[in-house]
Amino acid sequence: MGITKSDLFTAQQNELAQLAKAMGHPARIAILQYLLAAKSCINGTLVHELGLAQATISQHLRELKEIGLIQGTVEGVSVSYCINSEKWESVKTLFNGLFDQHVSACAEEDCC
Amino acid sequence: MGITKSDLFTAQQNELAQLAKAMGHPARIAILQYLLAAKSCINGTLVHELGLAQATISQHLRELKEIGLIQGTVEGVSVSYCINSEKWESVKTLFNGLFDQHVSACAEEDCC
DNA sequence: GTATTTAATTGTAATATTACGATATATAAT
DNA sequence: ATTATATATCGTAATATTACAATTAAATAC
Repeated sequence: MGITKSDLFTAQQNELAQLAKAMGHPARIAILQYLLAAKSCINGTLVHELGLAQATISQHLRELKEIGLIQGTVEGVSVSYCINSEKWESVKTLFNGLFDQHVSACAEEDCC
Repeated sequence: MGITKSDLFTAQQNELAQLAKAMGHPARIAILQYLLAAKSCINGTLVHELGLAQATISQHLRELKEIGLIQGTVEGVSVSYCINSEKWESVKTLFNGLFDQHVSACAEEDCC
């Protein structure tokens, strides 16, 4: 079907999944890393860096913007994108909440 | 096209993206949380917990297993799944490597 | 004004994902 | 051997994603 049954899950599970999904493409990881390093940049630069078509990158940027990970402001003819710091911190917290649920059990002998 | 141009990106970017993608579905988040809490469980239990069809859950479990986040061992008629601790730690490290690249810049006035 | 530049949008083809019924497999119980 | 139980796999329909060419929009330069 290709359609996710979001109503079966908690809001937190859906949010985590959506964020993970947004990060689930190497181009979007590359964009995030670029913005993390550069603090701000323009789409045109990314086109040359990534090797994807302009339309494709614009599409990826929109996805990251829609979920709130990045934000862009028009600056003359170009657009300046940057990480949304507040969101970034909350995402980090959310993911670490998941990661840290792991109490390295399996100390017992009956571990799989 | 629906096909990702992995060859344009670094191995690390592709790995991060693939892991994020694997976590990019609420059912798989729910499965991970369940395993993190229970330390081990069986597929049948998850079916009742999640409300998805057995075949669908088996499919999600396979995805998580293929990327290495979980592992399963046959135990009689059922299969006991659990988190792959080693992988889990490395994934945590990998994600935090990305998260921590954010030096909350934007202290300057010319921030977007 | 017209031209130029940058980025978003539209349309579309190829491929991937999600979900489930049906079936197959594999172990355990009788 | 037959039956019951638990999972995996197959086949398939509906939908989503990825990518790009073509076009549009919007700001600046001339």
